[in-house]
Amino acid sequence: MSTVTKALSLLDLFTEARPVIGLSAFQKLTGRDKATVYRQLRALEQAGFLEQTPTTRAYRLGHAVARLAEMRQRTVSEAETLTPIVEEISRSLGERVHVNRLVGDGLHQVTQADLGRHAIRVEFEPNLVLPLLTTSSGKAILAFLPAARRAALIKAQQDRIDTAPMPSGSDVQAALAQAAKVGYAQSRDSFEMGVASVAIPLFDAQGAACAACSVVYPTIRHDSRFLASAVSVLCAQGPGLVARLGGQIPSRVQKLWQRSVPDIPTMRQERAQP
Amino acid sequence: MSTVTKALSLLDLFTEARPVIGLSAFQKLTGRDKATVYRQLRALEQAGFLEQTPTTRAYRLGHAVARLAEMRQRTVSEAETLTPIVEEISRSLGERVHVNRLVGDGLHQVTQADLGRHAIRVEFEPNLVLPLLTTSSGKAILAFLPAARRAALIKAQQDRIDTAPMPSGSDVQAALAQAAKVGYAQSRDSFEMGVASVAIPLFDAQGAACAACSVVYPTIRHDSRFLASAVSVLCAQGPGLVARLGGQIPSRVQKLWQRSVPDIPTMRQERAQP
DNA sequence: TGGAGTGGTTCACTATTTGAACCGTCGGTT
DNA sequence: AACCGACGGTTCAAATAGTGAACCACTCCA
Repeated sequence: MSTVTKALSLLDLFTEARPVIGLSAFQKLTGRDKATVYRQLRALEQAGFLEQTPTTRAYRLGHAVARLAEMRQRTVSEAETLTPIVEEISRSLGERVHVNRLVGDGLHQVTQADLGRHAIRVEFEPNLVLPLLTTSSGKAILAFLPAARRAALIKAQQDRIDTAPMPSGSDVQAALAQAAKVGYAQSRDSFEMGVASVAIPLFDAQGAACAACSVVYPTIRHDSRFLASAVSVLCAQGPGLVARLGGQIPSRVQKLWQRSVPDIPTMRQERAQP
Repeated sequence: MSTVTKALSLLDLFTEARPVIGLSAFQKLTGRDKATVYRQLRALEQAGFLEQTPTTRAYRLGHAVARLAEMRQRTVSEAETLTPIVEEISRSLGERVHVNRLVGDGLHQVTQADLGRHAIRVEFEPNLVLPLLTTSSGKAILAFLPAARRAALIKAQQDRIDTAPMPSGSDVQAALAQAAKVGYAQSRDSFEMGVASVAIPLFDAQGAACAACSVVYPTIRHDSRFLASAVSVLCAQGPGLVARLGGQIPSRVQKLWQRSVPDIPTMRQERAQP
């Protein structure tokens, strides 16, 4: 572990619950020597990654992170940031994975990947604006939206004219209640016959559901074991996706996702060997 | 210079014009050895501060900066981030300094400092919403706003009922044209008799004027030398203020500010000696 | 075919980092 | 006042981690 890595890992100690950290707290959290930590803190402070509160002398995140984040946001698209994780999910499940964003009252595709090896796969027109009530992505988002917004969107959906038949109001309510309870939503033969999907909601900086990540697959390959593994992979990768969107996960959802992760083998992306 | 500092300084090489940097470009820019730079890049990449573009193998800012910036934004208020610089300006000029934000059609105080030693000083009610046309802050912002927005705000101002008399339309136009030309705005005896001020505009992430930083002082202390030094200090600190707001400076303004800085003695805040 | 440009790797040498022990200060307790 | 513990910060010999010249493998282009 390089000293640079060690120094940078200090920044990861900041959490919502612990936004300012003093020298001795850093020492306890890391288990490293006080002098070591101190010099690293000074280096981070000098670079603007940390700043000391004038009163308590404790440290908090500095202005450099804001500056760099601003720069990144202007140069790296949302799709680019999410694609690696989407591909990772697709690779480990062998099925198509989408990220869709709620825009107006429809779902727009942000990115997608299909790294599976199956001969039969779901094909998707990427520019299609998807409906909310017949897709797992739509239901995942709706389930975690404030009641007023959800009601307005459902109403808007039911006024739409679509090829697929709209589910009844009571079915929708039941499906959303279930999704809110378990932390993910499903669909099967509803958007299109033969197509099933599972989705988790993704959240913005205010903790509001703004997008979803879904696994889409032919119904023929559906069984409860696959569903379980898809859910566990999605829940494991959810925090990474939300982090890359610059969002925060509501604590309620965080608990649901943690519960849904039994023991995923750590599928870290390895550097290609020479 | 610690290795941590050296590694972090790599991040400062990213600019608007150079959002992705390859290994050899890093080497040229820093003058350091390639192997050294490479290992530092890897450390930064591992920590999520950088990511490699899959195609070109060049590096760009990673997702960690977005995550940390998000956290900082939730934990550190705007006033806290700006106050150190505002105090620095106040210290070096010996007069009152304000940062005000444009909210609706009025100016709200974000932070302020008066570290001068003068017996006669300007006193301000901090919660007062200031008008736009009689203050240097207001004029600085208006001068750098899109024409349509500016016109709407000026109209709204002239309908207001204030204690101070409103300047005539042609006077306003002339003052704003002048401010747009030189990069700062002035006022004297207009908001209140005996009070003068100079202000520069501050910009948001989209490069739009959203706030201003002003030096406010009694007219008795006004002379062209003080004005010149106030302008040069403001222009020197402007980039820091904008950076801390997470904003970007329009290149036009950047040029004006650079021109207005002859040679400010570097007033870095020193660490207290034991 | 060769040269100049990439990104990436190796290994002896050396400079930076490390940590035990130290100091001064603060706030509360006896 | 004197004591105590906890805090931030500092020192210096010992050891570990960082450094850079030289190297490899690859791609592009003439």
